[in-house]
Amino acid sequence: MPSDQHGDVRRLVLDAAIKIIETMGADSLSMREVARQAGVSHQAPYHYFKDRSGIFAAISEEGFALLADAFRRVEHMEENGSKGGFITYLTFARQHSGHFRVMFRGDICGISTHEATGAAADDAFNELLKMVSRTIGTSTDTDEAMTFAIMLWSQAHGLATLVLDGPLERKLPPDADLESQIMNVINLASHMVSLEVAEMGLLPSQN
Amino acid sequence: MPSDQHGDVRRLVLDAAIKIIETMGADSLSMREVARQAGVSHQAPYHYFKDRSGIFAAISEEGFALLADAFRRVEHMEENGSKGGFITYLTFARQHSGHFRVMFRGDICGISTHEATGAAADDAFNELLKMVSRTIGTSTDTDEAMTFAIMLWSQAHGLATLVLDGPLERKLPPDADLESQIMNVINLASHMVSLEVAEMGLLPSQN
DNA sequence: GGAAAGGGCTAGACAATGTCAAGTATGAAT
DNA sequence: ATTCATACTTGACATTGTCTAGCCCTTTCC
Repeated sequence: MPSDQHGDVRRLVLDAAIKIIETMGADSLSMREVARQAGVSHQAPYHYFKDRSGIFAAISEEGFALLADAFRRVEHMEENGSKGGFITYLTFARQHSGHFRVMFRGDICGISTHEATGAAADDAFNELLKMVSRTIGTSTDTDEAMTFAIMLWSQAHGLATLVLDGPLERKLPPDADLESQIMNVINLASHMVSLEVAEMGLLPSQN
Repeated sequence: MPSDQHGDVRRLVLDAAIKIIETMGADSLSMREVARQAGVSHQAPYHYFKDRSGIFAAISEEGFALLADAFRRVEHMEENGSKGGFITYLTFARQHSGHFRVMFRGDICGISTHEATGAAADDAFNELLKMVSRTIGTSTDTDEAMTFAIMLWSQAHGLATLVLDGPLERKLPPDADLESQIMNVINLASHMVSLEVAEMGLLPSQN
């Protein structure tokens, strides 16, 4: 009955799902509630998504595509070295927390079961590799690039997870400013990268 | 009818829940399935846990206690510097993946809503702070210790998350050995810590 | 000894959920 | 005009979380 314009039900369903995940967590996402928020019958989503995990997989795929885009834009940021990468990752996680929370949950979205999602994840990782290679001054297919990429991904991902899921605020002294503490951590991490790169005798590209 | 020995239903329920989370993910944990696996009626768990999230909170609390214990044991490990900490964190995440997956999910367990869980998390973080202070050679209440602690926690947590939730295996070249790649990352990360500590002119305790 | 009380559990009921199966409308193609 | 697929809606069913009520022990008090 309230079919809005026409045909964009898939988008309506996805947006409703993302909003629910952002505000109430992935567990609270119910097929029927999503349909209700999208203003369609409780079965309409099944026309676009195989089942509940199909929605998660689609959100995850979209998230990896957004992340890859963000990585691509780092090249033209003003921040040098790894700092720009850290800030980009953290910004992505906070601005798209709905996507982010789903992307690394193999139990619900199935990066390995859902083909398109896996491909999007691979694409994002390739962009990360390129970015890291620029930062440390190697080509993308070296062992150094791979190890650095995983290390930096871990670092950024861990920070984003801790910030998003909130155990950080609790630990800080009450007068501490969360944002400046985050920047302290990012500055420390990217400084360490510079030191390591220098010691390895690598030559980061200056852009 | 199958009341096992007697009285330890709480433990049975927790263990069943942990096993379900490990094998099928936190979403698949249903109150009734847990009760079934524990061999009790579908209402028995409610005697020990307020509701579904009460089970998650209890698992999370136990997880933080286990993690704090692990941190305490690092002092007597053979690995020096931060490497022992990384290995400990990763080992914990893999050996107690059921706990680990729940501990950092504010949406389902409520580190902020469940008092005991929050206290356990605080305790674990304090142990981390002590460990980090030993590694970088400061007292626990300095800004350096706090920033290093968050940075190292992020690094270890990110790596554990990526390893556990599997997007890592997919990225590696097929002939690469996951375990040795993980050790590469840990070695790189702890080497960077050594460099940074040296440059800061800090004096790590030698134990 | 017997009654009372409470802990530790079971049983029943209800609304809500995921999903299968079947129906209906709407547009294009023949 | 009839067929036929697309894009839904409606109905049904087993399963879930959780409320309420009950049952069986043990302990305690008189």
